[in-house]
Amino acid sequence: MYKETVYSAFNLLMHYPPTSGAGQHPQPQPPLHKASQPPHGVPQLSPLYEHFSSQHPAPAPADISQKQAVHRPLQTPDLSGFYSLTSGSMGQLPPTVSWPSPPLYPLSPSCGYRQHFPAPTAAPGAPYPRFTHPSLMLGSGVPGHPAAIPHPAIVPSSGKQELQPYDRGLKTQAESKAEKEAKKPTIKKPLNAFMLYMKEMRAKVIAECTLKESAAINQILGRRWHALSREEQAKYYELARKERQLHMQLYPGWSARDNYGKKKRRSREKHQESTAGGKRNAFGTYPEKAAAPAPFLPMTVL
DNA sequence: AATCCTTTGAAGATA
DNA sequence: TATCTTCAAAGGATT
Repeated sequence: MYKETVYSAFNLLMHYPPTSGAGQHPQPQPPLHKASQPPHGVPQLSPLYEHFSSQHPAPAPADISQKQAVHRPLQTPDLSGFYSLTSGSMGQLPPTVSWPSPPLYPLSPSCGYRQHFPAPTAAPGAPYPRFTHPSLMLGSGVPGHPAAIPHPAIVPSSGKQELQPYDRGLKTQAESKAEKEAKKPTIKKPLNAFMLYMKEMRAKVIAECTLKESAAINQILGRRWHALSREEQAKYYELARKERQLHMQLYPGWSARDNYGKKKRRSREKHQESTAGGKRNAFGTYPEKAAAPAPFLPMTVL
């Protein structure tokens, strides 16, 4: 029963053709998964995923149209123009533009600052690193089912907002409600294309660059992301689209609003100060911050 | 222990 | 509608 539910959710999602409409899907659509070895760097879906999508025929499209009537239409970027992926921060820049600033973390050439990233040099025939994002694998659970393996988007509440014992007697109805809310497991946002890419490539970057600090690794990954061809990026956008669809199926009532403002920021004023001048540039960084000189460290340190 | 740092993209909030 | 803000992951650094 549980399995069937999970499988059908997978099946449902995996067989939906991209919704029609301009700017919703890169054209031509790259084949998402093939039985034979994909080239290095191409995400691969789990065998279970492939198995169940082959076992179960595509559902009637009527179901999804109902879903999409409820939810905001998906917004997979149009990849027809390399830098017009979204209407957001990346838009309208020519692909030849150089990076606006040196990284805050000094990077060795092999780790990619202003470098071209060649295909990774794995030995021929070496096993391709499988795409392992857990929510695209069988671990996804069904909320409310006792035997369900929790979907990775669900994390138990930390209970941080729980009242101290001496407060308990004074709890109002609103407080009880807040406590109840706090105890509810948090459903996290589905991962976007870049997050999926990061998850996939992080280990490789750590191995190549012998770095551990996530902020530095993320800088490298951000630059590698820009260095990807649009076809390569399209694979991750497609995976992200499926992530969102799966998330939508598993948590129909969920909205990003549910988690909005839940993470505490140390101080918004400080953040705004550090980003004075306000708007993020096309690279998602803040002009003042980006202009700051990078601290020098000899390459040998890396 | 909690938050920051750093990245991009999606989506909510606000002007 | 355009712009700004928050949050997804990660783990060492900082508070």
